[in-house]
Amino acid sequence: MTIKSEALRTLPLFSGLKKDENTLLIENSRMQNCERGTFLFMHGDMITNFYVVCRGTVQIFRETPDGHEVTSDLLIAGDSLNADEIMTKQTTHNKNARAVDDAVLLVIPVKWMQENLSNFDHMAAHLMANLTDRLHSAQIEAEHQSTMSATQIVACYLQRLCMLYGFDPEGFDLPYSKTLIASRLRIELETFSRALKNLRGEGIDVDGVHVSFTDTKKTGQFVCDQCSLCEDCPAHLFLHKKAAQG
Amino acid sequence: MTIKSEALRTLPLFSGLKKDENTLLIENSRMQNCERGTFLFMHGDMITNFYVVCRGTVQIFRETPDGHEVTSDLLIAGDSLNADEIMTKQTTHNKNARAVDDAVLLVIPVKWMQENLSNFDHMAAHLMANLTDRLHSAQIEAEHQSTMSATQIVACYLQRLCMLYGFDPEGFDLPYSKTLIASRLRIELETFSRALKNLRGEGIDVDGVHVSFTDTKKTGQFVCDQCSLCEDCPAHLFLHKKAAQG
DNA sequence: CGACACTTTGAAGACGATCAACGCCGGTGG
DNA sequence: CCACCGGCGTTGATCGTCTTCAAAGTGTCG
Repeated sequence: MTIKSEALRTLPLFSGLKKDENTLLIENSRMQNCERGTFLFMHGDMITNFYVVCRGTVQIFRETPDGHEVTSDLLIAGDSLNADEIMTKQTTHNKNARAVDDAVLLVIPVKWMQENLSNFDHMAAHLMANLTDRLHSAQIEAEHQSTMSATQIVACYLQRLCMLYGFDPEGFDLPYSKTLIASRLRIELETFSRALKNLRGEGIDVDGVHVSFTDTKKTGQFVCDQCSLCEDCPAHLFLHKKAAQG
Repeated sequence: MTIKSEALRTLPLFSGLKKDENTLLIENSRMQNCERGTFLFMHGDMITNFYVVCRGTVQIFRETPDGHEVTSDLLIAGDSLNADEIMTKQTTHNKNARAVDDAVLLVIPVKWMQENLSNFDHMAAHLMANLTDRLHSAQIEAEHQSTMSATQIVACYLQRLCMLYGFDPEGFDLPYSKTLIASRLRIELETFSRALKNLRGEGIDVDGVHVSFTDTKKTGQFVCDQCSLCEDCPAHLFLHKKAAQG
């Protein structure tokens, strides 16, 4: 029970709840361990729960008719799996969710969320902010996809990864397989592999799973060339700040 | 004033408001005519208002460093311009909004929206549903972009256009220029032009601005080939239903 | 050591972008 | 009335990039 209340306390989504609201939430939620490879839900399953990742990583993906997996997101601690399914008219999941590694999740019945949304002013606001952020990211990513080269996209992603996970820019290891990352970036594994090679000339060194940023200024120029959203993309902002510092 | 209350009455976003809420909304909003080509806001402007299209069409776009316009959306009556900016931490618009044709808009101060969101249970719910839908569409589009050919994307778009605007599938005219549509679909005008040619063999006939669907079954097969989200994409659903009817 | 998953590399091919030329149309001005 | 122009769309040729297919390399774990 302490791990659960700890989770509820630290999750931004549930910050600012009153004491009795918090108690109610504890009563109506549960923690779930989910070992590597198991599905949380599959495409077509009924939408019954709202999930928040507390530990580990969850892959959200679809499967094309020919069996190819298309990853739409990789979620880590603090991310919600299906905030977009709380207010939808649909009754079934339209994607698959699977634990990439051993994961721990907070599970709340969707029905309960829906019924109590209006009581919990703060939570509704948080949810809306969450949806807004996701929409924003999706739009930026769509624009990236159509205006940047695969190599630029990879560079941008590595930067974001470093920020989001709080890794050391001097050197860190990729948190999951290259196959998974390539799928997430909607490029082929081969293209991803070649992109990493190209990046060596642009200030990013990748050897095996080890990444290190060697020339932030150069990388910044490379990534933001032809890009209209430097101010909006967190990775670009980061690069600019670094570059300004010298 | 009657045109405004009419707008407020018919907009799904504001349906279900109590009478006094409605009065309050009328007092705090205004209608704005916006003639073809004028900007509603530009990238970098302060976010002051929330806009809903009542008549006409509005283009949302960015400009790349080299001056190329990238259209992120084309909005018509009933669509909100910037629902995603109500809950954001940002204070400035990150895109441009311009009237494609003479348009009429409902304008509400963002501040007022924010302050009254919690009072208007229904409206918050509508806004969330709106954001959810947009996110959903964005995800589908991203997946389309990476799994379908330009020709398939165009076919899918024409179908959606026909549904959204309530056009006659037997024959209708494109509501805006091919240049604009190509920009919206993130493909080059030349590619769009060639795609239309290819579609003749797939059951869609386009001559000048005139579009007619000649073989829905064939088109359905063509569009949905390799696609994992037939159940989720309204255009695909439409095609399947038509095809099933014979 | 061998099996297997994951990754790299090479070569070929497909697709869309780009560049350039032209046709079409409506508007403007002589 | 005609000549000119600019915006828009089509068509052709070429080029670059990403995908695809195939093969070989690397690492891990039994």
